[in-house]
Amino acid sequence: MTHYRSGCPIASTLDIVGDKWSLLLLRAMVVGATSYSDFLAAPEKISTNILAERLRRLEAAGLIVRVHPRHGSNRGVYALTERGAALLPALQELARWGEAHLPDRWAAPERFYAARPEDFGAGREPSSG
Amino acid sequence: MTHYRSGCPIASTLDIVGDKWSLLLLRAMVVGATSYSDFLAAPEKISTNILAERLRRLEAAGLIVRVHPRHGSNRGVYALTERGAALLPALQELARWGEAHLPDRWAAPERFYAARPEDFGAGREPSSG
DNA sequence: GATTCTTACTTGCATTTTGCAAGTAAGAAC
DNA sequence: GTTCTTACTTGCAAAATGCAAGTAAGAATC
Repeated sequence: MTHYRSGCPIASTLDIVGDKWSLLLLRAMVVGATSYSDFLAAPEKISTNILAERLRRLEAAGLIVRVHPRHGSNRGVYALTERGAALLPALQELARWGEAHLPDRWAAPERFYAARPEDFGAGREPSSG
Repeated sequence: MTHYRSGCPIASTLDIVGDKWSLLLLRAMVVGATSYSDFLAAPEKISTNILAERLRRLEAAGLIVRVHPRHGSNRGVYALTERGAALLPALQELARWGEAHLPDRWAAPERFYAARPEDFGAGREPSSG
């Protein structure tokens, strides 16, 4: 249960994902991260305690799901939910701003801007037919 | 001088405005806040030390400008720069997500979604002719 | 033109969040 | 069955945020 600072939808969204790391974890998932070690490999170097806690929070908030491929396996796999993938447009706008207004930033990969929320969403794989 | 966690444009943008308050201050300006006391009146109740420090940071980052209407006046006026106003699309996406995915949030005012970056920008008032 | 009010802060300290380094537990590889 | 990898937890240090009170200077009031 998150405590909201106000009813404002921006403030409330930030109360969920407005910490120092959550949006970067979602970004990583958009470009393919699925495991704990994938997140650790990101260039920003999140520490392990924060990562574990943040994954729990994002799962509790329904933005990601955790799947253990085989029962009892230590190798977990994380995926975006529809709700989590719906933050993609916000991520894209933040990226666009950074590229346009900050010096010497990397260009986000083409597939990042090309991605759509519908491309993700656990349990809702786009059918090919 | 901000220290960037990485070259990623999302991470870098968040290194500038990804704290608990900056985006809410920009939001307030989009809907008309111009003075220190306007910011304090926002429903999230920022404390005065944080507000003063954040306004300095946003000014240093070139997202807002501080104008003292008459020389030596204590009544300061803040305005979005072009750079600051360029974050509007990101704010709008965050708001959309909150309205769509969180329960019982306020609806942002029409003029918030209708606003365009070009409507703002200190020293660049849209000419009427 | 002195008192009071308002605006815009600063300061000091408590609390919360984040960061770092080390340790652990369990399955997978060899 | 020992070693490696993955996925964490724990303890403590540091940084960010929050709260309450104080301050300084212009603006309004008398």
